[in-house]
Amino acid sequence: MNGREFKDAMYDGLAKLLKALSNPYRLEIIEMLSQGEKSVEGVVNSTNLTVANASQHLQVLKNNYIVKSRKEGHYVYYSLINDEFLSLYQHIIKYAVSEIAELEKTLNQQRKDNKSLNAVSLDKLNSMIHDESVLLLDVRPSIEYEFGHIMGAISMPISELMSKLKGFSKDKEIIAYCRGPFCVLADDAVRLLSEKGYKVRRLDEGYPEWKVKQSESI
Amino acid sequence: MNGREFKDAMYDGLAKLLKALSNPYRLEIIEMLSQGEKSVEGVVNSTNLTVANASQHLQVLKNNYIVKSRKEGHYVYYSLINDEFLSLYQHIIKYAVSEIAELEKTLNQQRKDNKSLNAVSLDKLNSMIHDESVLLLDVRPSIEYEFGHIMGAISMPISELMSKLKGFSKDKEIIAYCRGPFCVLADDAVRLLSEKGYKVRRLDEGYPEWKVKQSESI
DNA sequence: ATTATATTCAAGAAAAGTATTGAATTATTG
DNA sequence: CAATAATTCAATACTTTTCTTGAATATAAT
Repeated sequence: MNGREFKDAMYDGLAKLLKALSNPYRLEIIEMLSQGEKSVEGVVNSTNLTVANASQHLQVLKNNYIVKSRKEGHYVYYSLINDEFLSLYQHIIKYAVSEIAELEKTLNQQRKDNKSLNAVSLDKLNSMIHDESVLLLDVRPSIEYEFGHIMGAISMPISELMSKLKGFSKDKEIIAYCRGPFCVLADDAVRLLSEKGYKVRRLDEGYPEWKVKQSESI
Repeated sequence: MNGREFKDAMYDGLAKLLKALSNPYRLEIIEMLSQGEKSVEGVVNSTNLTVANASQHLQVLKNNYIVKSRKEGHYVYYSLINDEFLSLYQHIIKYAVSEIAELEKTLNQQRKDNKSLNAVSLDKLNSMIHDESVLLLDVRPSIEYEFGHIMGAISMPISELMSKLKGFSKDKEIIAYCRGPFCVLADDAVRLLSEKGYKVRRLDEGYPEWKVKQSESI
């Protein structure tokens, strides 16, 4: 293999990886799987995809070493291949949100619409978490909370939010988080709670970002 | 805009960025531009692309905020948009080379073929650079050296290598570098020099990686 | 002004990616 | 062992990306 062939092989391989990432549905699947493993059915339930189509997308991700799978009974459970990939994915998101003007604008509009513009960063959360008067709510489905959650967080799926929160004082500062910067569950929580008069903000990031940060600080 | 629309808008935008990156020629162009600005002609000269085709690829990169351009006389000079992108690009390369088995294998084979398997890492270089007996060679074209180079490096374009090196002692340890992990100029240098009996290794990375590392350590 | 040069534009053909449909496969359950 | 359920496979139509070709544009030099 000469120099030109070597370069071509490397760039072709690299482009293949990026092609696997360059589809909106596959990106959404990646975000889903960053919350923990999911069956094909599980992926279908939280997207607009048909079963066959979701399966195809998952195979593209698998063939490009982005996800792995294990079989149990009828089900095939997919999960992200490793934390190195998760870290890369988050780098991409972070770059896109801060450098692509259009995305930055869309994100800001969403936050404004939900009165969640005053989002708290992970770094800031760390310095607040020791404060007893801060209540950290994980508003994802409880299955995702069980796979892993930010230390000290209480599981409070958005569906149970209004009924479960009756007991809490309005003096407490509430911080809600979910899957990441694109996840709207925390926005919904902020909107619902602020309408009821609670002091509430969302976390800018989500559980996966916290997890990567934890593992990097060890 | 409801939650579903917001998510779709964000993932569509993200996929658009990744689509712009998911072409081998555009990746090669990005590597070229990470050495400093280049005209369309300059890009064409170091790839297999036609002028019109290179221009099209450059426009895709520009429309996706990956490169920027300035006009001077007949020429339009393109360069990477900022160091945040360069850092992201390098993260992608690093991930691909260490986690995609096929790419890792191809890279190793290339290094083996050129007797450059014992590559030196940037970290290691830093601790060696104070050693007077180490000679650091920048084997890129001199125009790229002039745009920027690793501190302490000597410009030694591969074309002038054999004639210029006559004066150097074979006791000195030589380290050659070029554009990055996929760049074959350093491999060529290692092969040529080791055949002549010099003690020579290549740097695993290249100038852009050094540059990003410098700016991060400030 | 005319000519030359670098780049971009526009249109069409070829190649690759995507969604849909229904059948096939694999493992579990009765 | 037949029936059921989750997933995958295969074929097709549709869309998008890519390369090629030749013309158009813009700037500099004569």
